[in-house]
Amino acid sequence: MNAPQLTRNQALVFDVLEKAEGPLSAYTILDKLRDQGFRAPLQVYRALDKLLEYGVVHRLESINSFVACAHPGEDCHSHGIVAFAICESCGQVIEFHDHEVDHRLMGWVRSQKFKPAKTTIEIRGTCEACAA
Amino acid sequence: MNAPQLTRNQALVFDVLEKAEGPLSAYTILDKLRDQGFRAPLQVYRALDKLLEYGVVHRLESINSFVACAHPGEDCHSHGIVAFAICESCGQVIEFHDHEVDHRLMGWVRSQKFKPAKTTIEIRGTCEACAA
DNA sequence: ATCAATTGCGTTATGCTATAACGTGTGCAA
DNA sequence: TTGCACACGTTATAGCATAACGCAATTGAT
Repeated sequence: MNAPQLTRNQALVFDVLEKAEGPLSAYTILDKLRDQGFRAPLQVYRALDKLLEYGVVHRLESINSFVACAHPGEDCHSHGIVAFAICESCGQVIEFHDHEVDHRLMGWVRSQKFKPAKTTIEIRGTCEACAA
Repeated sequence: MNAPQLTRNQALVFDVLEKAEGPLSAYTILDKLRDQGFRAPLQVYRALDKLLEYGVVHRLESINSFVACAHPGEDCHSHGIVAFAICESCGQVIEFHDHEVDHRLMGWVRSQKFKPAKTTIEIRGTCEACAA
């Protein structure tokens, strides 16, 4: 799925995420868009749903937050599984694709006759800058 | 970390999780323990914190739920990274350990000078029984 | 023995995350 | 023009998690 023209709300939400240093919660996004007329969580969640569908935004399950995809222009859905390293100190996120990891995990699920729909890999810890 | 003698609340929560067919949310656990005197979410969350620390319970980040470790007696923390396949239809969870996946992921984070603390791998999809 | 520190527990209140359900307007195709 | 799909706005509610207070029991050092 490639991203079609974004609607106003979708563009606003995406813009906030792109300009952010790290992942943001839906409610943080809402607060940043109050001046643009946003009033309710659903306005954010609906936009996020679409952006996730288009593959231009990722959801970080372990911290209930959202981040713009690190590969602008490409469709992240085509990269296979995405892994994230999330710094618990500064919030920075590093994105990562590894076909060998995909292969092992998908081999395993196939052996279990399990049909995968959506896979999450999130590594929380401390980034180089914060390790000092 | 091995599990010391559990307190009454911890034992009650663990018991509910062990007897459950699949993962449970904290509030579902609370409801199941009302007859035993549980009244507030914190009673559950505090017990869960300890059970997670002892490695006898896992938290499934992507569905905000908790499940008893599939390897009774062992300390799951010693197995390295744990991956879960979660059936979105019936809720069943399959637990999985793979050193090759560990190795790839840990190799990558090291190359980024990232210091991992806690890693989550969760595959949501459909199990064999539900695929029919 | 006594004191301090730790740990678990109970309670009330609150905050954060996410969705249900309703109605409106717009564009487009049959 | 009618019907459908989609985005949007609003109110309300559901679901997940923790803050902050105080009490009781345990432990271990002095």
